[in-house]
Amino acid sequence: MPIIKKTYKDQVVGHVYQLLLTGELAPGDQLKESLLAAEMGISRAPIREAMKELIMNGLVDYRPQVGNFIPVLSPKQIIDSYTTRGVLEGYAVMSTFEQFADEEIGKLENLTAQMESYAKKKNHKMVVEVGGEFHDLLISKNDNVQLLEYTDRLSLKLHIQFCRHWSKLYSPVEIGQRHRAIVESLRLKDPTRIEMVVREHYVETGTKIAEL
Amino acid sequence: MPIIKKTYKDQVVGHVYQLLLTGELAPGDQLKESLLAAEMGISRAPIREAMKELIMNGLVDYRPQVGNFIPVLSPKQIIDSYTTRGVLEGYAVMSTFEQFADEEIGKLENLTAQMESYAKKKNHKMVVEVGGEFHDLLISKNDNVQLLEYTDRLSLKLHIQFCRHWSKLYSPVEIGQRHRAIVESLRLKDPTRIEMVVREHYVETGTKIAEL
DNA sequence: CGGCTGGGTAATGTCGACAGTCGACAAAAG
DNA sequence: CTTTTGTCGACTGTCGACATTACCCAGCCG
Repeated sequence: MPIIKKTYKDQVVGHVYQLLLTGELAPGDQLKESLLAAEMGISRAPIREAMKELIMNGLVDYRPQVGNFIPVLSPKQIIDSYTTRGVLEGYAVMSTFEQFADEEIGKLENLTAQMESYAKKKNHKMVVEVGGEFHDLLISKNDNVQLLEYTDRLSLKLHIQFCRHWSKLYSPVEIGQRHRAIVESLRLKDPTRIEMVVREHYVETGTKIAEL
Repeated sequence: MPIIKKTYKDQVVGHVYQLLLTGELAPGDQLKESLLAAEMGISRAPIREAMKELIMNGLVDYRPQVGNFIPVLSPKQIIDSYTTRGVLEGYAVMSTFEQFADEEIGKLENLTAQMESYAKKKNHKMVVEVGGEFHDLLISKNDNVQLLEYTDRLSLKLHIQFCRHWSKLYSPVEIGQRHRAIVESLRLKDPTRIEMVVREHYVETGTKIAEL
C-alpha cells in the first residue's frame, strides 16, 4: 500500500483499495471508468492507468471490450492461489533457514502466542496484524527479488479478497497449532520439513477459505 | 504469443515482441510512446495500454515520469528469476508425477535425444523448439491456474531476454544430461527427487546465463 | 410460445492536444 | 575551476471528445 500519492493514478489505486477493504466493492462488481472518474473529479485516462496496475496485482479482472470486475474466485482458484503462495514462501523460508537466530525463533513463538491470545478474545484485527508480522519476519531473510514480487502480489491479492471473512476463519487452537509447527520445524533446522510445513500451512488455509 | 489481434493494443504488443525477438530493441533501450505511435500510425493511447501489459509480463521496466525501458537484468536478477521458475515448475511436475504414463516418459526421452542431435548440429532454433515441447509436456498435467500464470510469465520473460544468447549456451552433453536426469526421476516416481531435479535444472541454467 | 433479429444504450477503445516533470546542458556566481 | 542555478527539449501524464463494441430488450417470425 503506497503512502506517497504523486500522480492521479496512484490516488486512484489507493481509492480502490479503500473501496475494496471497506467492502463497498464486492466480488463481481464492475469498476466503471466514467463513474470512478466522476467520483474523483478527474478524467478516465488515469483511471485506466490505475486499472492496469490493479489487474497486474490480481485485484481486478479485465474482460476486453467489457470492463473491469472485482474477481469472483472459485474454490479451485482459491486453493490454487494459496497453494502457489505456499510453494513460493515455503521455498523462501527453507532457503534461508540457517539465518534464523534462536532469538528470532523465540520472537516467532512469541508472536504465535499473541495471535492465540487475540484469537481467544475475538480481536480479529489484531490477529491479522500480528499474523502479518509473523509472516514478514519469516520471509524477511530472503532477497530473491523475483520471488518476492510474486509473494507480495499474492499476499496482497488474498488479503484483499478475504479480509471480509477473517472473522469466520480463525479458531485459536488451529492458529496456535499451525504456526507452532512452522516455528518447531525452524528450530529443528530441517530444511525439507520446513518447506513442507509452510507449504501445508497455506494449503490448509486455502482449503478452509474455499469451503465457506 | 497471441495470434488474434483484435485491438490495436494487441497489435502493439505483438509488434514489440517482434522488435525484441529480432534484436532491434536491446536491453536498456527506451520505448518511446510517440515514436511507436508514429511507427504504427496510431495514437499514444493504445501504446500505453500495451506498455502496461508488457510491464505486467516483466518484458518492460517502467520508471515513473521517465519512460519504459527494456530491462537490463543483473546476474543476481537472472539467477533469481530462474530459481523462482525452478521452484514453481519443480512443484508443478512433482505434484502431477503420477499422471505420467510410461509412453509419455518415453516421449520425453525421445525429445531429449532430438535436442542432443540438434545441438550437435548447432541448429539452435530447433533445440529451443524441441526444448519448448519437452517443457510443455512436462507441466501439461498441472492445472493450477495461479501457478501457470506465473510460470508462463517467467517463461516468456526469460525467453525474450535471452533468445539472443542461446547459441552460446548449449553444449550437447549438458543438454542430454540435464534433461535425462529429469526423465529418470520421473521414471523412478520419486516426488522429492523430481522436484529437486527440476529445480536444480533451472538454477543451473540461470547460473550459466548469468555468467556471460 | 420460443428463438431470432435489430436497434438503442452504456460501457470500453481511440484520438489529438495540452500540461507537468525529468535530465542535460549552459551560463553565472563563488 | 567548481558549484549552483536557469533554461530548454523531450518525454510522460492528463484531458475531453469521438468511435466502436457488447449487452439488453422489444418486436417479429416460425
